[in-house]
Amino acid sequence: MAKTKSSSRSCVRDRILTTASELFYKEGVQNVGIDRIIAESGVAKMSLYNHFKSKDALIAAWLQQQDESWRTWFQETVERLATQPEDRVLAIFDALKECFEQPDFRGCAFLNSAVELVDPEHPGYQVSLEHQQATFDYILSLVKAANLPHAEELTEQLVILAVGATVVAMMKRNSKAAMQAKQAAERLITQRQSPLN
Amino acid sequence: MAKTKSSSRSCVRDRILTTASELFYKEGVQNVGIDRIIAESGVAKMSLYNHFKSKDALIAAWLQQQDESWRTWFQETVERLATQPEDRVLAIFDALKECFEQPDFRGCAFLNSAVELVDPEHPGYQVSLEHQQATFDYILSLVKAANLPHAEELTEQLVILAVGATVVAMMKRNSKAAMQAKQAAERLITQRQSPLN
DNA sequence: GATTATGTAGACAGGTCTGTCTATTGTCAA
DNA sequence: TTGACAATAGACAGACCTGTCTACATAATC
Repeated sequence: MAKTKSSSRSCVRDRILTTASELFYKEGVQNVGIDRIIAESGVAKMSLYNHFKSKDALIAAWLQQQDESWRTWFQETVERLATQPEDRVLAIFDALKECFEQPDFRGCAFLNSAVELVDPEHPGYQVSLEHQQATFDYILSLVKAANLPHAEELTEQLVILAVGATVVAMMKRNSKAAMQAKQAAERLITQRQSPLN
Repeated sequence: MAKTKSSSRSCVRDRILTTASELFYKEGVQNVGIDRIIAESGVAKMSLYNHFKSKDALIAAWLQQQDESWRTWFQETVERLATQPEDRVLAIFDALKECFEQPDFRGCAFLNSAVELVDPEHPGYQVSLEHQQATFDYILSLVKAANLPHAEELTEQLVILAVGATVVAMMKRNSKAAMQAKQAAERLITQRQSPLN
């Protein structure tokens, strides 16, 4: 059956991606060489270059995969932490807190990679931009579901809070920023609902 | 006179730092080699290694210098943009906007370098942490001068907004985030002053 | 059994990087 | 003049990097 063939193919590919994912996130895309990925995934160099055109393509593929898995995790976590639409907007910061508390947390893979890659034309940078847009869209959908006024404007501010909290948490290596940002978001939201505005 | 000697010494050192500053900020510390700095500053390699123990030491020295010059610029700009203590807190976002609008803006040198260096023990990472602390202290002093309640708490939130705006502005290569963060900060401040809290 | 596809092992080219070394020049001061 | 010092120019070592190449092994398919 064709399944054996395709599963052995994807097995090697997955081993490469899994190893690359750990190393790239932990040490940064520029600080991890192809040889390290080869060695730690137990794969031949030609296998890697058969599955990925170049290291840049591998980086882009990793970020693409990361984008999918992170979005799934984030949405599931938000929906697990809060059931009511009006609570889910704030729950994004509780989800972030869970993320920040992971022992191997080292910031946002997309922001870090964009900083390292420098060039906005790099395919990996492009994936990072798409990820940021997708995150914006998801938060906007939460804001709209909660019937909050000035949805776009509020969402921009929530994204700034989320990004800022992520970077501060990474720099200081603690998760306090999540709740500080949540409190700020809470004030923004309750104020918007008050009759004064 | 000793002045000639010391000025010729510092001339070479300054040429190295000036060139390193441009290249490190524009292209990232990992993407700029010693040879590039040598060539573009018109200095011998041994002169560089006479003034700086290693590339890592040069990176740390650059960030140290950058810390001083940025703090001076930031404080002067805030104080130029607003004279009243109660206005200066929000003026930090107007200052950020000016910064974001520089044609060669590429984010925060300290955050970018910390991401690239990865290791929190790296002397350059340490300078970045000190810079973040110094920025916190300055904003806290503005908040206290404006007599705003819960000064520390508010300052943490303002820092998160400032960091988030900086990163978003860098990623999208536009300065809109500055005013979006300012608006959020404004709401946080006016809400705190209202009798409801 | 022959063919095709996939993976392995590792040598290799060609380039980059940091940091060291030597030989030489220029300049100031005693 | 002589000696001390700073800077220059550039070769060099040793390590690392990406990407290509060849030779071989394995396993499924026709």
